[in-house]
Amino acid sequence: MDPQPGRKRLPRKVREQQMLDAAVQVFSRHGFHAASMDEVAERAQVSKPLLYLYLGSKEEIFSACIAREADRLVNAIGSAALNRDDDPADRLWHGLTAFFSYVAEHRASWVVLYQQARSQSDSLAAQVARSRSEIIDTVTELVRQSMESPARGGDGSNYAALRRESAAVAHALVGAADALAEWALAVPGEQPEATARRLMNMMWIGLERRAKGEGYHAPDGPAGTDGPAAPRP
Amino acid sequence: MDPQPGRKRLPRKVREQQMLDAAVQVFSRHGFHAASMDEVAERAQVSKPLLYLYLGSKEEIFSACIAREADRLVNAIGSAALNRDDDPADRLWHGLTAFFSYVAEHRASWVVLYQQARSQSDSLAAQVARSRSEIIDTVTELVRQSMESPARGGDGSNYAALRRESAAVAHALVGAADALAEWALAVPGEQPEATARRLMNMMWIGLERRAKGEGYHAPDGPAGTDGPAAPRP
Amino acid sequence: MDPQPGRKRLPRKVREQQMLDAAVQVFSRHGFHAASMDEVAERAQVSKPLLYLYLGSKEEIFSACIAREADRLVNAIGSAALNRDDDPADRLWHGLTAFFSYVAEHRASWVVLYQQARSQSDSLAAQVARSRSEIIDTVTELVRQSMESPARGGDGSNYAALRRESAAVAHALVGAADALAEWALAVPGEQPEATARRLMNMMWIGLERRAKGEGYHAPDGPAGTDGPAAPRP
Amino acid sequence: MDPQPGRKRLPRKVREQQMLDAAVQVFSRHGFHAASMDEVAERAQVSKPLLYLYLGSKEEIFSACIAREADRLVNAIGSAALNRDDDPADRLWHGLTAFFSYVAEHRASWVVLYQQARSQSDSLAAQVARSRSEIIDTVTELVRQSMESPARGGDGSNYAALRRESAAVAHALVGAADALAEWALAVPGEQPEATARRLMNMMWIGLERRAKGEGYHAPDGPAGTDGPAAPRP
DNA sequence: TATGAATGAGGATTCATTCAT
DNA sequence: CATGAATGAATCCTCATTCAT
Repeated sequence: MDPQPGRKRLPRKVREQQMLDAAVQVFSRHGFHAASMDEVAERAQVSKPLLYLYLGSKEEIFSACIAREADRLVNAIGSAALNRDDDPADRLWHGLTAFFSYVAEHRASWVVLYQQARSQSDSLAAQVARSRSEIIDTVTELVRQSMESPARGGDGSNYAALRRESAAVAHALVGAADALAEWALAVPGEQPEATARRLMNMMWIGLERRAKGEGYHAPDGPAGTDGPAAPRP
Repeated sequence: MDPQPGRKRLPRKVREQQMLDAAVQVFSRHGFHAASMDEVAERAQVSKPLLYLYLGSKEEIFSACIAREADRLVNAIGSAALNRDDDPADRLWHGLTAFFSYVAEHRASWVVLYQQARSQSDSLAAQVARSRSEIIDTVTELVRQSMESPARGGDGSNYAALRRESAAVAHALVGAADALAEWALAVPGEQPEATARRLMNMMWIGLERRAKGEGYHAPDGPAGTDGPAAPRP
Repeated sequence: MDPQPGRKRLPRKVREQQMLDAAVQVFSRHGFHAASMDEVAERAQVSKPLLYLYLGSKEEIFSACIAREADRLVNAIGSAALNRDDDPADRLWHGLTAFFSYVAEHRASWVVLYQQARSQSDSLAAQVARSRSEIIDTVTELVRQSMESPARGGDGSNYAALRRESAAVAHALVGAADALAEWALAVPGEQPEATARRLMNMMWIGLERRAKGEGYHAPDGPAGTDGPAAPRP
Repeated sequence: MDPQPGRKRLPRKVREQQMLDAAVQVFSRHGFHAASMDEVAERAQVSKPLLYLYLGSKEEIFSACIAREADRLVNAIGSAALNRDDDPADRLWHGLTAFFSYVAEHRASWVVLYQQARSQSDSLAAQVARSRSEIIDTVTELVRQSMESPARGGDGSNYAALRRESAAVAHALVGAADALAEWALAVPGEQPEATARRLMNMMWIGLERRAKGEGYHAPDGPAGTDGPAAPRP
């Protein structure tokens, strides 16, 4: 019934996913430039012409990988963080847990996004930066809500500074999460929830206290220059 | 006074530095694979054979770049953080300030170290990882000292957990610093000291509080699983 | 009938032989180092990438040439010399005839084996040396049989010397054949059989006489030092 | 008294010989193409510009090597073979002895002449061929004298055949000598005189008998076709 | 649909060779 | 006299990409 003893005829969509799966593996291992289309085709069990026919050029394939993986990551985090109750802290905690779980389960996907895509040509880096922005924007909003505590409310005079500060915090938080994700991959027995809790303990408390006006007091001058830190006792 | 526009004869050491300068620029812009030796040679105002004669293969040149830049970065941070007074907080603050200053002034150097070197072949990534380890180890030690506060002193039963926690914090801190450095480069008027203070405010306070036993309480269960966080009130 | 002058699609095996043919020509003309892959590709009417795809590196291609040509030469000689009657003289004569015929018809093949391959890097020289050994071993055996004539039979005391002598004779014989082959190529009208007969006349008779104990008597001392030559009359 | 601590100032002639010595070593080891001028300069303890100043291009240097070494070889053989008594056999014996001694003592020189020079570009091969001709011509003459024995004298009808036969014999003899020289280098304890005697025993006797009209009788037909061999008994 | 066959373009590397001191 | 500094030109090789079937 199968006249050709060769490979099965699969519907296009299935083949495309096979190819992208293979491409993510290869790109995560070697990076964009060092990856070879031969290896992608071989791992996808497909001939090279088919690869080009379905997905276009190497850069387009890489781009498609980025798009699919970034989507998956954003969805995983978003569905955990957005559709929950209102407490910013808990939303962040759910988001982080989702993130660390995702990285643990989809290592290659995250490597492509975090390590490979950011060091490539501008157009590719921009694409991954856009996905990253979605996440950072969400976090920024969470942080801002948390920093608008009553203790600071009267400080309307400095709204721009607040925006800047929350953006900085969000970037730092995401950067810390990335680094922790990488660290966690190398630590045996480290559970995603535990990693998330580490980060919460580390940063969220700081944010809460800082929302109350406390802050680090630099030795050479008052810390208040860039924000309303209380003077050293 | 310079009758011939032809290249001047320069001593070897000078030319080598020119070449490395050019290589850092090119590698930072394109990454290892996409960088072409032609561009490096052109930017160094030198012929390709001289490049190979003095510095060896492309990989060796990249490696030499990493070594030189990592040295500079480690020195910049180390001399600021290590030879100071004893307060861990202040040492960290000085280190961070030095780091953000360095990144602001040596953008390409940092890009090579942070973005390019980590996504290359194992041998190169390992080299940059070693330099990075030096920094992380120092930070880990600072963090550990800070977490060994009297309030926690009796907890000798959990020394391994303390080590792991301080490592996690150090990784997170360095990751946050990297992300903040990148963010700061895009924010006009952001001074290195201000960025450093942001990070100190964000994390150090959290550490101090955590040292006293406080912690984030996850909604699904007690946070104490991975550390002695106080139960929610 | 061939509307497009573009290259035809040929099966891999055919192309590989085309390539080897071209490579033998080019290597025989210029030697390994001076030969350029561009010329090989052009002569094979093939692009360079195909060359590398099918046959590997320059050294591998050279090696494949050696292997193929050595095989052909050894077969040509072997099938003539080995499967015949028992008389060593006649077997040698058939082998020589086959050899000179082969050289006359496959000039390039022999040049590669005899002139080019022996002056290259060790690994390549070793390869051709192995093929050459096969031939020399066969000849050595023929010579040894011929030298073990009854007239010498009692001389069992000097078996090692006999082995050495027959090896020397075989080397000399093959060297003489090589030189004669080159000479014959430049002499118009010289037939392979004639060349073979010249060599037989020259050496075989000498061997037969020597087997009977005769030998050249050096003016400065007895020739018997390295063999049982009869004293001068 | 030697103001410069650097190398001594040597007269030009001495330096040139140093350079040629080095070049012969390097060329003999790697062949013309694979040899690098850097290695020659280094081994000669001279800077590259001096090399070019004194001896010209790489090809000129190789040519100078060939010329000098061929001269030495021809002289060594010629002075042994030519200025002696009249017996052709003894003159040949002295020539062979000189040749094998030369090869044993000047290995590199002979390798350049025999293996390297013959496989290079036409102009170089031609140069070495000229030197070789000198030797072969001498040998041809010796052989011809020996073949003109009285037993054959009446055969004036075939003078051209005699010339051709003696040339063939000379080529074979020199080829055999080359091959034996190489073989002898690999045999421990083989003395030049012994090697020469082997070759004399092998070939000269054959020549003498052949001069008397004897010859090998090919199985497929009379051997006399190319020369006056006696019919088989 | 699917692929074996084929290639244009470009990259790293090395060499013989020559200035300028 | 002697050399460190410097390069034009070529070579091997690989890769993304496309025909022709």
